[in-house]
Amino acid sequence: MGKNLKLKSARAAKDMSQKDIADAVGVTRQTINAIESGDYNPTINLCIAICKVLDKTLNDIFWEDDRNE
Amino acid sequence: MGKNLKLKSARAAKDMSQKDIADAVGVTRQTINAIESGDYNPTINLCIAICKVLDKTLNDIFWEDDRNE
DNA sequence: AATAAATGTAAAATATAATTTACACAAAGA
DNA sequence: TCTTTGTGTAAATTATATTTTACATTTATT
Repeated sequence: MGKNLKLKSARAAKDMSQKDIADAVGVTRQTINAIESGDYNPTINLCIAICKVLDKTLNDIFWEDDRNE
Repeated sequence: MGKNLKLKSARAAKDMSQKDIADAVGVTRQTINAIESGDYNPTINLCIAICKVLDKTLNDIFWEDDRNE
């Protein structure tokens, strides 16, 4: 399973920590970390919430990258 | 929660039944039905699998529509 | 070097996605 | 009419997403 570097870089572009995102979408820091780490299968609503916070779309963050395995 | 009519119509365009999709992505018919009905929060991997079967992207099927509540 | 902030990870508990089984109804064909 | 296919829904169970608590490491700052 590959890391989600798109998420990581989109977060960096907003200068937000994992905890910042977690608080913004109402989950724990560990959940955001796990998603970035790649060993995870989050729910679509959480993905959408994350995208909104980062001003990105689902395709931007979660499409294609997750499919190399 | 609104119904996912994009999924329903994309499925119709492929002339596939709920069970066809379910079998193709390895879930039960009830899961596909629940997603179309809207009272559901599927995992991203399932969403991606469904999109692949329908030759659509995440944005096509799961973006924006789910956000009108 | 000391303190704090950000990150990586793990185990046990909780919430919920997904399965299984089941029943009902409408439409289409034999 | 009878059977089949597709759909809508529900209750109980199972699988897994997410939380909680916790500890270690890195990086930046004082």
